[in-house]
Amino acid sequence: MRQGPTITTIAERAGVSIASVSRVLNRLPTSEATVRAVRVAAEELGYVPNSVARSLKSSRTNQVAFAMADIGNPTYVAMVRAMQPVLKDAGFRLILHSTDADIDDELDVLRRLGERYADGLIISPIRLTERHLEAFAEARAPVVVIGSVPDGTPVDNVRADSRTGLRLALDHLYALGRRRIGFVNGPLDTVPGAARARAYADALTELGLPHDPALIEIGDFYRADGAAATRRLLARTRPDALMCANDLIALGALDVLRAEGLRVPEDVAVVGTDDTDLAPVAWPTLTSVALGSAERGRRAAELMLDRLADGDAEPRVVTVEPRLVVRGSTKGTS
Amino acid sequence: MRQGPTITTIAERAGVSIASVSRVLNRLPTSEATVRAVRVAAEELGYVPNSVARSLKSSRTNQVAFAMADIGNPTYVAMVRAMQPVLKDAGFRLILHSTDADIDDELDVLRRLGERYADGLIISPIRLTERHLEAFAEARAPVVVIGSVPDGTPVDNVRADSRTGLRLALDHLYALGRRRIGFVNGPLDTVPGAARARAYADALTELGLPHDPALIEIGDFYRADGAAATRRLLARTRPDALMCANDLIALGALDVLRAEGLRVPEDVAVVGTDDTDLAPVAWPTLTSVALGSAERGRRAAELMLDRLADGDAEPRVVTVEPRLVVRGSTKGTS
DNA sequence: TTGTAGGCGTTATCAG
DNA sequence: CTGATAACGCCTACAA
Repeated sequence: MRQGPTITTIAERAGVSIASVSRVLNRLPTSEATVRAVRVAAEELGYVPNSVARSLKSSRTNQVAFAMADIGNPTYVAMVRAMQPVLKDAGFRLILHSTDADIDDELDVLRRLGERYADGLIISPIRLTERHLEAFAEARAPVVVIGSVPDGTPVDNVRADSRTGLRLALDHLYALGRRRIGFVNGPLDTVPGAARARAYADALTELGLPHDPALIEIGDFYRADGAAATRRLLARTRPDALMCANDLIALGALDVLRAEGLRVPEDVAVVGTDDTDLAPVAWPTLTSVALGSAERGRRAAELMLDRLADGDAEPRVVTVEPRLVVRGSTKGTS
Repeated sequence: MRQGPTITTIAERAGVSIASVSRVLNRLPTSEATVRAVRVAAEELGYVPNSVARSLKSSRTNQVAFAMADIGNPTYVAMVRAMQPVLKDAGFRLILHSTDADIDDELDVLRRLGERYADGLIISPIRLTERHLEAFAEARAPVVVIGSVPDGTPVDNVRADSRTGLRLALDHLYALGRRRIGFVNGPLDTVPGAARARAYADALTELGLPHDPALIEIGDFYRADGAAATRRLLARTRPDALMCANDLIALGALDVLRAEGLRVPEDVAVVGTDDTDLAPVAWPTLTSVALGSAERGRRAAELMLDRLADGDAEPRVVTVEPRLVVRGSTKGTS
């Protein structure tokens, strides 16, 4: 933990100027003798270049930041896990921000991008306000947003397609003969909550099913909230299927259905969303709409690398295809 | 995304020197008039301090790095989730390294600490080699290791107590009348694998149970490996309980037991280790030895903060208490 | 090929 | 209280 040597230290030891040291270290044309002297000195001293000083010159930090609501949420974990290798291979470190879905926190992260501690920011806001859009426009470094932003927003954008996703799920339930398909959603003022509410309504319409408000219940995106919401829903009506806005909600629904003595999937089929690691572990295993968390993370990282390579390209929008993963909670036992 | 203003820009605009600007920005005693002029100018220009330049001067980055084998592993996720708020409250950002348990990768991270991109490193190596110990000794910044290191190693250390943990589990199984307690472990050359093997053997001795090699099987730390190992074990003997070295292995064991038509816990009780998010979701819900992943993460972050505040203090060792969380896989249905 | 010197944006130490 | 000015460690013209 002693103080590290600098190019000056090496220069003295090798009996050359700091310019020569820098040249050797950067593989610029230099005489054999100098190269050897510098290499030896650097080796002996255990020299490690100071990336901060280098960043000050180059205005590059080789770090990319990712801001998410909660590092404990499996969806974000899947994203991080997918970004990591992409960024690493390109020589970037990943910095994490957990914002607890606090809007001021998120805006703060965007503002601090100006501090230049990172070359770019990938952000997945759970709510999207006017202030977010302003902050995107004023950001001092490239921003990639995971979650739909309005067209024309000057950022690269990776989108999930909940519309198609929910359609896949409802088609599946319909094909199984289910007609009273309930929906346990998260808050409507969130990006996913709003998107999924629209998607559910559209799917009902397309299937020619009636819109029954009694079949819709809203809670937060966690297991306990999902359980409470399901309880409220069951208290007033009897669905033969439950679509849930994420897997945690679905787990809560499974808890309540089991407690009520209802069989899954015989009495009530259940579908989750996000296809997290929890889905194949649950009992019964959980059918879930995979919105491609991992792929969204990967694509976001790729967009960021492209943007860092060419800052002036047109903003791009990438949409990731959803997929329905059928398991025991809708079909037989597993 | 335009070029940002610097203190020089502000100084010109406010008609003062850069020194005065710096003083105002750092709240050092300054005259009212100067303060106002600088504040106004900074505001108008949308000034944001450059943290890289500040770091160069102060040799502080306000970043702490965490190196783990796999960001997808729930144990590490729990650690990250617990470190995050501690570090954040102290004004530090968290940087992530996923090393895929590659030793060269880990050593590289340690070496690159010399680049000073982070003020300190928290690392949780899955294997611990001689080279690791050397690298710890030579590290250019504080290192906190999660996982036992030999006494005398010059780093702060957070340990789990697998010995007590396995003892709790085996006591529980013994109390339930189980006498043929199998053990599905991970590789013996890993830190947790070795510790848990010793702990299992010790617990058997203390309970006065015979050591039957047929009851021990080794695979890797993932679900499929746990399943395969369990299959091998069942092919040669019939345990009435299975202790598993982590929750993923335990899930694999549950898969196999179910496939073989064995009832859990009636025929075979199952205990996992780490008490991850997966344990309460599994079916039956999984009894698991909580080795305090979250608390280990939290304590590691705290040790790091202490160390950064006082670099010369004696290296500290913190041991986190294990806890047995009893669920359906050992006791009734749940 | 090599060395000198200036600058990246801040902080901090001096005189004034 | 304020303004020059010298670092921090590195890169890079420009000169020699």
